[in-house]
Order: sequence, then C-alpha cells, then structure tokens
Amino acid sequence: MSWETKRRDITGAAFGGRLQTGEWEPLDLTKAGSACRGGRCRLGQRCAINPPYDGPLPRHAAFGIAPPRSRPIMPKTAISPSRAENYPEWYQQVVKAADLAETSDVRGCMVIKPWGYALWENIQRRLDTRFKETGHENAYFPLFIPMSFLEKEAEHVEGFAKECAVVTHHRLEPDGAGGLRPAPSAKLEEPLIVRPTSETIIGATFARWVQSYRDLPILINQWANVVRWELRTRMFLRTTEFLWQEGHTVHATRAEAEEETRKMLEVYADFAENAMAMPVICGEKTAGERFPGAVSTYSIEAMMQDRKALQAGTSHFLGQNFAHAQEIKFQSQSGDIEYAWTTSWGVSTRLIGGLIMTHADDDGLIAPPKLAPAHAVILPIYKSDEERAAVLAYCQALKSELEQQHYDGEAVRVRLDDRDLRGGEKKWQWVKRGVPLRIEVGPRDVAGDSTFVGRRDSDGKGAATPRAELVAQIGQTLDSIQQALFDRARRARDEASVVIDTLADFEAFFAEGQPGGLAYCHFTEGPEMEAKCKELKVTPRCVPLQPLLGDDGPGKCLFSGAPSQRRAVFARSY
RNA sequence: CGGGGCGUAGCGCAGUCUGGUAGCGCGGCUGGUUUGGGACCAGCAGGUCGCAGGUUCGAAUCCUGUCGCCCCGACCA
Repeated sequence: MSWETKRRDITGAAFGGRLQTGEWEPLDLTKAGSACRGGRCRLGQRCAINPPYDGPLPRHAAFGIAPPRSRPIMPKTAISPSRAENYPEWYQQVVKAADLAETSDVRGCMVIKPWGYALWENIQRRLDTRFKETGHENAYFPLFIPMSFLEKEAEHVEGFAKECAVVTHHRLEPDGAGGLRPAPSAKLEEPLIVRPTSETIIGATFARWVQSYRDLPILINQWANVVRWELRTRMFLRTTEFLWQEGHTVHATRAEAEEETRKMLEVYADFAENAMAMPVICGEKTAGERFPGAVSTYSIEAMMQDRKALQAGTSHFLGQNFAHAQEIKFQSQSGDIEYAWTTSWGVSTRLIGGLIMTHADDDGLIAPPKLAPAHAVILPIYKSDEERAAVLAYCQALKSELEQQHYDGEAVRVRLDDRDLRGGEKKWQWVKRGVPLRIEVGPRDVAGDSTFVGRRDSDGKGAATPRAELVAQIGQTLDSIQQALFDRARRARDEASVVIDTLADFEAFFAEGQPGGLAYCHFTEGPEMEAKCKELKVTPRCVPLQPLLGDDGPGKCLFSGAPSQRRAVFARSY
C-alpha cells in the first residue's frame, strides 16, 4: 500500500479525533519505509512505528499508539532524534533542551537565554583576561559605518557588500494606513551600514591616533555585536546578528604584526583546548579561504562529532592593505613617513556551537567545567515537611562549603535547586543543561553525612560519596571531567584523521554515505582542486602550522600532480 | 537568490481533497493521590485558523494576492 493511500486512513478523524490508547492502527508496518522518524514524533517509545527506516516521510508520522504499559516508558535518551539519526536536528534540540537560546521574532536572530549567555560570559571573562595579559586594551567603536568607508578596500567590499544591513533613514512617520514608514524627508545623505566587522571604522580612527613610531604599537580589542545578512542561519553557528570580540592592532614593522597575528592565534588555540576542551588545529588559510583584504589568514579548526570541521577563531595579518586604504601612516625614527602594518582577530558566539557539537550527547549538553555556568547542582530529595527542613539545611551548608573550594583559580559555582518540582523532571533538566556534577541529597544521605554524585561525562548512574570526600575532591573531580572531555574529543578527531595520497582515496573518503573526516593531503591551489572540492563539498580548512599527520616533506598535489611543499587539511565544514 | 515544505491554543499537530462556523496531545493552573525520581486521576483556562481581497446563504477549508518561517542548494565567522 502506498503512503498516500494509507495516510488518509490514519490521519484525520481516526487520529485527530482520538485514537484510543491500546488500539493499534494497522499502518503497514512490515514494509520498510513505514516507520516513525522519531524527530517530531512526541509519542516517543509509545509510538508503534519504529525503525528500521531510512527514507523520507512526508511529515509527522506518529500514528498508532502502543498498548498501555504499566509504567510510562521514557525515551532512552533525553534528546530526540539522536546524533546518529539526524545530526542537524539533534543540534537544534540540544540548544532548546539545554535552555541556551531560542529563535526570536526577528528573522535569523536568536534570543540567548541566561544559561547560554552565562557560557558566553565565561568565555568572555577568560579571553578578556588573556587579551589584557598580552597587552591589549578594550575600547568601543560605532555600530554604524558610513558606506563610503567600506568602499576603500577593494577586496573588503567584495567580501562583505552582499551581506550588509543598510540604514537609510532617521525618522518614521505615519503611512496613512495606520502603520509607519521611513519619512522620505528623513533620508540620510550617505547610508550607514551596520558593522559586519570594524576594520574600516577602526582603521580610520587609528589613522588619527598614529603620528609617530612612538605611538606604536596600538593594541585594541572590542566586544561587540555585528550583523551579517546571511541567507541561511543556524543557532550560534551562523546568525544574522552575533556577538564577538574583534582585536585590531597597528605595528611599525611587518615582523611585529606577523608575530601579533600568530600570538593571538596561540591565545585562541590555548583557550579552545584548555578552557573549552576542544582540540583544534592551528593553520593558515589557503588563498581561496582568506579574509577579504588580508594578506594572510590563520584559523583554529575543530572537528565536530559529525566529522565536519568548524572554523572556531581567526587571526589576520592585514599587511599594509588597510593602512593604505585608511592612510594609517607614521613618521619613523629615521624621519620617513611609512605605512603601518595591521592585524585583526576574532572569535564569536559560534564557539558555543562548537562547544555543543564537540561535547554534547544524546542526553543534551555537556559543559566543560571551566566554562560551565554552574559546576555542580544540588538536588534535595524529601517527602515530608520535616524532611524538607532537614535536607534543605544540610544542602545549604553543603553549598557554602563547596563554594569555598576552588577550581582552576575560581570559586566553585554551585546551585541549589529547591524548586517545587518532581525529582525526576528536575534531575533531567540539569542533565540536559550539562552541569558537570549532580549532587543528590536525601534524608538517608543526611543521616549518613553522605551524598549521591553523578558525573555528566559518564553514563553511570553516579555513586554514593561521603560529604567530606566530595568537598575535598571537587576541584580534582572537575579537573578529571575537563580532561576526560578533551581526551574523548581528541580521540574522536584522531580516529577521523587520515593521510591521503591519491585522488581515488580522496574521492572514496568523501564519497556520499562515508563518514568523512579530516584528510591531510598535498595540494596546489588551482582549478583542478577547486572543481574536485566543489564536487565533493569539501574545502581546504588550513595548512597546519605545526607538523601533524603526514608530515613527510614535499610531495605531489593530489589534484594537479604539481609539486607541493605542504599538506592541507581537507574536510566538509560548517 | 533558485527548488521544496509549512503557517490552526504557549509547544507539537489533526481537520483543508469532499465548505456548515474548531479539535487532539503535551505544557499551564486548581484540587486530590503519589514521589530516591522525567507520575496518576479529576476539573479549569487558553484560538478573530499568518494577512488582505474574492466566490458563497455560509470559508480554517475553494480562488487570487501578499507576508513570514523551515528544509535542500549557491555564499559565509
């Protein structure tokens, strides 16, 4: 029977008009292709339609309800679909389930919710400290940039012009139909663009700041929002407006600017690996992937659990391109007027997307302790009011005791969740949010001066832990979680990394249906490489700075056969 | 910006083919029973069916237009 004919039997009155629990709707379940995808089906395990299944269904397919069970059966995992079933959908569900963000009323823009924003604040705080340690100062530049500024650097225009939001008016007026419209009389003489990045406006400012070699270097960072009118958006990974940090520096010499570029890349790499527990490859972008207007672009590249690469941070050596365009000149020690050398570097809220896709599992987020909004949550368990009083008092005391402990130079962050919610539901909320440690305390624990501790990085149910031991070792425990997350991510990446020396192997590795991963290959940029990469939906991510896999000296380009000095990492990417 | 899909209660959807004035699940609230675990029973609240025209005695349903969102491509942190 075809889907279309059967569909009518099970939708409509039969289903909408209430299919009683206990009835089975005789959808042809024996056929491959008749199954519940799970993704949008909220019946979960109660749904009679189950995989195996591997084709598309027209729409929601949760028809047919299994016979009643004595106890409700919950899905095995908190997030549905699982990573294996539908990775992109899983990602969206994790963002939602972990309470990180939600879509807003504005197209392509998201609302970052407190739990997600707390992650960002932790990212900010740590990076900001590192920036200051490396001599940078924060400043703030305008959100609006005169359109003419963007025109000054040719490649820069080309790179950003097609995704700019433009402000053309400064007043609204009634449109005569009960609404509003931009007042024609209030048209701006020169349109303003909402910054997609600030090289131009900051460059123009720097031109005024720099007169003499004595003014250099200028080392500035700004935390800001930027807007890039993307056609397709995904929470955290690519939104129309996003939050980021952009560093902009000016130097007297090429060498100094290049050193700055590398130094900040190192800061990013160190942050990614140590704070986020996300292993990254530092490398230089190929010409095709370079920032518009840059002489060279460096990036940190991470591999997500679906084996696609994510550019997690960039650092650009801008040469004198922007100095020429913006007239950033200075008088040198010898009295000559010289153009300065500039750099820029940035990371964005995209890091949170990377964090999710590196660590989260089918039960939701797993926050690495160093960035977790809370290191531990205490869940009191009680029945009667007397128990409640005793347990809560114990938990309060435990909370302050834990807060006096330190992890990675910061006080341990603890939450006590005493909301009037059922225990199971409450526990799962925190699992989905990815709190590293769950500390459950009931009357029996209070009596025994003990706790029951679950680690989010393990599948185990947790273990009884004496209070004193928990308190004394919490720093160590968090550290071991942090390390375990990094090791797991590192292992996944290494398992997906291969050296490839023939085009046939390259094609096989990235063939449809293959898991893919990171391929280290000799290359030369040219039409052959471009065509093949486009065909396989692969891009050269970067040329690693440090010798990594396949560091066997010069070789031959996979695509053209020309001699090649270095290998690049190829992967599908976000 | 091309191809496809979808706008009905806070969320997920049925109802549209074959027009008769709106329903289910979850969530919310209230009461009760439970509870070392993502509970159960009962009751209540909640919708000008995206918007604007048209056809009709009558439109969620048919026609035209329009806006928005999602997916898949092309482009990108």
